[in-house]
Amino acid sequence: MAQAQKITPRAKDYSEWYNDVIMQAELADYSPVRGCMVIRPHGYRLWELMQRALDDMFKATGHQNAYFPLFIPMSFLAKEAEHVEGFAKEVALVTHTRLKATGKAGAQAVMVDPESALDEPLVVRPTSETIIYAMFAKWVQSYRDLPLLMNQWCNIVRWELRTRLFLRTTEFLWQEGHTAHATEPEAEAEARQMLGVYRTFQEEWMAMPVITGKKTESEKFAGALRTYALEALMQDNKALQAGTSHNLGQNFAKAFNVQYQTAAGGLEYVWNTSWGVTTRMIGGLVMTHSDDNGLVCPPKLAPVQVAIVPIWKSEEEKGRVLEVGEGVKQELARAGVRVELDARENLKPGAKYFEWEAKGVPLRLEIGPRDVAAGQVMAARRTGGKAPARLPGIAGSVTAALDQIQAALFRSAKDRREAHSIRGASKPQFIEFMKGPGGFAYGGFCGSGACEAEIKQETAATVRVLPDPEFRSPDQPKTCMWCGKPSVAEAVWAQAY
RNA sequence: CGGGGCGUAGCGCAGUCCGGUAGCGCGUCUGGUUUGGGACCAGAAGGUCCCGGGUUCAAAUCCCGGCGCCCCGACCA
Repeated sequence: MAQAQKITPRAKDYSEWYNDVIMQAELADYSPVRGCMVIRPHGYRLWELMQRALDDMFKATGHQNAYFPLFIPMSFLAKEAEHVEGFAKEVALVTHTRLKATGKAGAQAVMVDPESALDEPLVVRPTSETIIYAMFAKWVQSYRDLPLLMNQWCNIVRWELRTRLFLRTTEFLWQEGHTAHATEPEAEAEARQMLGVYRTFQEEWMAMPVITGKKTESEKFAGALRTYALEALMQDNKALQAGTSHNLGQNFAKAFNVQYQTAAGGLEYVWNTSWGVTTRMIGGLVMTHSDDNGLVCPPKLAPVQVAIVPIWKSEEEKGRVLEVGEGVKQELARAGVRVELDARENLKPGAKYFEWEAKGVPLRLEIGPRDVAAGQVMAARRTGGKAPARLPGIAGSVTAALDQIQAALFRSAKDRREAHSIRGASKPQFIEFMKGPGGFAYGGFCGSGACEAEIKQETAATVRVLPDPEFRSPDQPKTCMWCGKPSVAEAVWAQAY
């Protein structure tokens, strides 16, 4: 019996399962370059759909796209003290501009031309605050130029010691928003607004429940005044930071001299924000919904939403079945559904089912001679369940099913998260929870970095966020879950990616 | 950067201990028969056994030295 590669079950080895799901869904592949992956067409289509939804939301909130250089003069990075310290350990540098032929064979055929050394090395952007604010300084003159609301879609390089497909790679794709405002409250409102945009996207498109909130001092972005983040709980009960939004204050404005003339004629530094989400979200999507049969993709982002699998025995049946299949395909396409008719002749229907399941297709329509005779198709949901659907009005029942699947995925992910969240635990209970099943632990926090470090040391858990009001427990803790001193804020703790 | 595992056909692996013509399954190609949950028969193609040295009549196998990948930890989106 022909058997495609099996996916390692989650219960056996979660990491292997994650890799298997990605490889068999053909989202990505390992590349010859250490720490770098190739995003394959199916994975890139998913990213494109994510981009489109997010970009529409950025535009709707007044942002414009632009593109800034990949290379940043090393001295730029040095201009903001905290920032450079945060990235110093993981930047790639361009130091030379030429190779030269040696006349030797093989790997020795070329060498770096020592004559081509740059006077000042260029940093391959690990993030673009410095180069963007250097430009903002040029563009901002008066309060009439503000706010300046920009975004860029690009790649980023951070030299990571240990990499994982989508979750942490040396090069990755992201979007970075950068804005300049006249006042601190405006910048704060922007940072909060974009956090909300991300939340909407992740909940409504990715069907991934998130907790929003503020990062502690130790977890905030290097160079920011405040960092806000979204945290999701994966199926192994580890937290994934799914996006960040920073109020940068005037730190970069001062470093790059981004000033404006006020209506009253004074000169002030602008207030900046930056915010970003990355291809890491694809890893989050995989680990939120997928199962031991492969990828489960929320319909709104599924590269293929419906796969039609025709079934026939004779040539005559094949003709009838394909004709109906083609008709259904056209009707669904007209209704805006991303649909594939799988008419391959070298695979039996069962093999096609497995393939589309591994690729995360939410809905499969099976059309055989019996269905054609009955004027129906069999609709099988990726999340389970198979039922006939009448051919007349098929587009309506398909889109309704996709909507139901989308909603059900969010609901079950949220239920799972809540089932793995604890509130009001004592210190021993907290330790037991983190060493055992793990998940989100809500508890009082004294605000001290020492407490945070001790907890990390003993349990590997960190403060993911100090949650926003809508995510806080009904009964706010009075004391620090760890040291017993008065609590300054409720915190959500978890082991994290 | 430490610990563990691994590197043999496109993919998954056996062979390595104990040196002796490089194999199996899947996939691929050709032809035929098939098709309601991973089809079958017949034929065929496909290999620097990770790389470099060494030992030997002879190395995938033994010795020395590299490189790479995956997993776990430390550091980070």
